[in-house]
Amino acid sequence: MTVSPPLRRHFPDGVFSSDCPSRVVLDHVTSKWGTLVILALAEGEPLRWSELRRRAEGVSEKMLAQTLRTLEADGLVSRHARPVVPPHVEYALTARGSELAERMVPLMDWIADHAPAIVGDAEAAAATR
Amino acid sequence: MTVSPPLRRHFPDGVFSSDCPSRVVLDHVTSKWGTLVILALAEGEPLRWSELRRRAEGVSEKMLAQTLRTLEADGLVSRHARPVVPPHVEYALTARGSELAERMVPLMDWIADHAPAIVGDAEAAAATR
DNA sequence: CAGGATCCCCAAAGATACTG
DNA sequence: CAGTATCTTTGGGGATCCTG
Repeated sequence: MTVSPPLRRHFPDGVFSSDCPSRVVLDHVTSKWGTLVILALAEGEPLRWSELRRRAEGVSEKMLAQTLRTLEADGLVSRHARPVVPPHVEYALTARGSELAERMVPLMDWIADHAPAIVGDAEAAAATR
Repeated sequence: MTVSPPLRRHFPDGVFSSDCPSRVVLDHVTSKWGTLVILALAEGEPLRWSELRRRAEGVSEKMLAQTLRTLEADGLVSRHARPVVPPHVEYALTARGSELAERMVPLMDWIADHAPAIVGDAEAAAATR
């Protein structure tokens, strides 16, 4: 297998520095539930709270709320509440969030494709130990 | 708001399912230090333990060791120890790891570009509250 | 229905010291 | 230099109850 051209993308050292803003954003975006929420919304359709809860299987109400608030504060997700009863709230990606999602989808795609092989290897390694 | 080309990538539901292998890999790869290690190695050059420690600013010895072991078990990072004294150990991406890194670099690039604006927004939102 | 407020806890992270 | 071993700490996250 040919390893495509040497990556050689040099990040400004800042990315690795502990007080760089990237660290904060990176943490939000790569948080366990943040990733799943963004990916769920990446399909295009706005989703309601309860739909998101089902989609990100295993998320608690607290963590979903927390995740959504963080992503909203970061301007990645928009919240649209319609003043009806019972309440109807929809979440969607903002333009900025969509840009991010575009770069996240190929990653997730690759992971979904290779995950079985990867965990297989990990288990084999564990058995040898 | 026009959402750039309809993303519309539908993941097999499995990705969102709590017992899908993807979840495990996703957690390893998006872990705080896992991301930084992969990105550091994505520049192409193999790196030594101490170089990685400096690169991923703030990482403890314990977490670096743990992260490297996990990534190695996943077949994403290779470890090459030369039997000299003092010890000389180099870490590099495997072919599989490089494929992954290729998909991670654009994401990190985007984050590095937009992080300042994003945390700016978040702070503004916090102030308004 | 869509959350907010609380209490609680344990796995995971950090710090420190030691060693092949 | 490149780790392991051990101890301590913390905050992420779960469970539960409540309300607009």
